[in-house]
Amino acid sequence: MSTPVDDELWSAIGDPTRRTLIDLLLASGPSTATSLSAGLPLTRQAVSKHLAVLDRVGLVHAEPAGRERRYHVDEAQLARAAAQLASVGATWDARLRRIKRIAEAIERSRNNTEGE
Amino acid sequence: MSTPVDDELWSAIGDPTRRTLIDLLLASGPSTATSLSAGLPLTRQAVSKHLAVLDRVGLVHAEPAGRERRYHVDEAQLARAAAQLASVGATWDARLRRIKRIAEAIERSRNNTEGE
DNA sequence: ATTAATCCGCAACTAATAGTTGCACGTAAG
DNA sequence: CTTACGTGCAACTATTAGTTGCGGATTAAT
Repeated sequence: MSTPVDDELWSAIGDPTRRTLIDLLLASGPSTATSLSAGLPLTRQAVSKHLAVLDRVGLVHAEPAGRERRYHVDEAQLARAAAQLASVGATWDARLRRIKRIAEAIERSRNNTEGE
Repeated sequence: MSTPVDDELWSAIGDPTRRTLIDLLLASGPSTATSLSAGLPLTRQAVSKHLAVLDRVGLVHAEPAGRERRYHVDEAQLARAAAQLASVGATWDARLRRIKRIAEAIERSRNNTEGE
């Protein structure tokens, strides 16, 4: 009955900071935790933890390059996440429409009864 | 540059428990914290706190009825939330498409240079 | 009307998680 | 070799989800 949603994925993208990180990675391409933290009111370690969360659900991947760890977005996974967002929104919309339809039906039957 | 999203609204619907509460309210119509908690592995107070959060961002409203407080979904606000979900998903999709387009352009120019 | 049963909000406590600082290790460059 | 940079790991703090335990208010029962 409830929308079929991957809760781990949701809580990953539910965090505003992590959405910002995804945005930054999409805008700037593969980046390190250090360079990402430079433009944010966060320490490198905080960014690193968020990237670890995103990595764990597969939204980003780390590529070791020398002494750096360069993170990049997994496009397929992000597309999947976007699809889930759309799906939840669509489910709610459908429910709202159904409720509205039922409410209108009740309204109609009430008017009929009044008319008798 | 970042997607224009109401962070409070997002963190409200980012929580799995709160999404479940919204689903239940949509399915069962206006309900009290007590009746909602009956079908969940949560105490009434926990449900009450979540409802307070949802109330604060305007996704639900409480209607005092005798000794009860009956909560119902604000349909307009939920529709707005659904739209934001869709919007973020669409933004990511657009970015992914743009990246893919650029990648292909680079690929093409590389092939051209090779051909010289 | 008095008593009992609900439904609720408020406050104190606990558990989990975001964020911080500090340190030690590996890699790159002088 | 030494200096500097990027990283991970561990300990600490702060905020938040969840619990329990009250006391107040409304409905129902005797």
